[in-house]
Amino acid sequence: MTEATILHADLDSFYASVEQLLNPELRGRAMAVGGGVVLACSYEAKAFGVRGGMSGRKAKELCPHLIFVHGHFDQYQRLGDAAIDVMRDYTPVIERISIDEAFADVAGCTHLFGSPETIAVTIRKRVRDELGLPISVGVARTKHLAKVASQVAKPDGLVVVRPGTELEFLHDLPVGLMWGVGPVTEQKLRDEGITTIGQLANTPGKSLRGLLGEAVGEKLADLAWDRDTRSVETRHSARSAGAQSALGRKPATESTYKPTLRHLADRVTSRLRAKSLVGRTITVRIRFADMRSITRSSTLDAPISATVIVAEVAEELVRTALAEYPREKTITLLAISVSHIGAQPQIQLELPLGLVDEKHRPGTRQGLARWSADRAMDKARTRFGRESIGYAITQLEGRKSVPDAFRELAEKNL
DNA sequence: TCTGGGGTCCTAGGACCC
DNA sequence: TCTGGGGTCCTAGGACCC
Repeated sequence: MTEATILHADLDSFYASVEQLLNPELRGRAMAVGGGVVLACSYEAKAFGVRGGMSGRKAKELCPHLIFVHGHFDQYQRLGDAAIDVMRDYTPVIERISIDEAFADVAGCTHLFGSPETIAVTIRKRVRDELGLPISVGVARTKHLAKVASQVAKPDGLVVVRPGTELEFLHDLPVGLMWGVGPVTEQKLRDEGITTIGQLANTPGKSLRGLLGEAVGEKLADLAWDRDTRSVETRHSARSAGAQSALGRKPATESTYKPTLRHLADRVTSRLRAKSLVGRTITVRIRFADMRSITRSSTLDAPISATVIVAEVAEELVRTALAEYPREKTITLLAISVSHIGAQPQIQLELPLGLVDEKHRPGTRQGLARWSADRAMDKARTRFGRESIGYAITQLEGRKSVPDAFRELAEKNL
């Protein structure tokens, strides 16, 4: 029997906990970070049904005395890093999945620090004592089970799933706790009378695949029987990079989308260049007033990272897509994503290669000028800050729906 | 006064090739 | 002449995660 050496650690209601740490008056109170939209909320607020992603108005309806605070985003980054660093004191085998969550495999270090359970207890105590934050930990033989265990442990708890007791632990739990079961899948399963993981496990694989599709059906059957073979991966390379902007309601015209797409292209490509990455596929997403959205994409012959090229391709995709929907007069969101990402070939550090058409071609004056302009701007921003310089057209008017600091938190994973 | 922003993976159909 | 099967890539949409 393999030992249970995988830990999943998850800071509880992270942003809200940090705010309560910084301001004692918020402790024990129903509070949320955000305003227009709830970015995070305290357990006291959750008791009223308030949830992350909910509109501020809806949250206030559910919980009239809810207190809204602006986020201390720099503190989230610092404290999230510090919590992960506590885990790193016990093992280098760490897979961070977000600002407040990570897997660790302690198989190689139990001779130094004691059993996985002992290590989990120590990590929880240290994060509480040194950082002042509650953190829940699950310990199990597989990643999926460790993750489920940490969810069961919340708030501020520890759950160890001992080898041999996995199915006993898993099968009474609701299917919604499984990784990969969201609202849609949960409803489909409920329609079949399946509400627990045990019921799911005892459903024939064939009917599961028929109901949920080949891959999802297969995956859930495996997870329900605790057949999770994934290991803790310390390295991660991005497959795509994107940026989006909610617009409120704006007319579906070029004067709306052109400046927005410039701005988004600038955000995405400067992040790519900062990591010496290039991408081949450019995808745009347009959301209409009724929340339906469409995507259009274009795959280039060669990978790129120049702002103007991404912007021009995106504009053409949006122009063409909107022409297909002449009755849509209003758009509410625009997004750009660059995928097919890879490392920038070394030679591109000297010359821009593989641009889309004649005028962008390496060695031509325009291609070179555009690439040089991007490089110069990236350098200036590194020295003087992001806001110091930009293509004039990318500087958008109007209030921001979400602080830039919040976007930057979400960006870390490239 | 409808619902933020950043990602991953899967599906299904069509084009194209062998 | 008609037919078959497999593989890869691209596109558009959708579910899910933090």
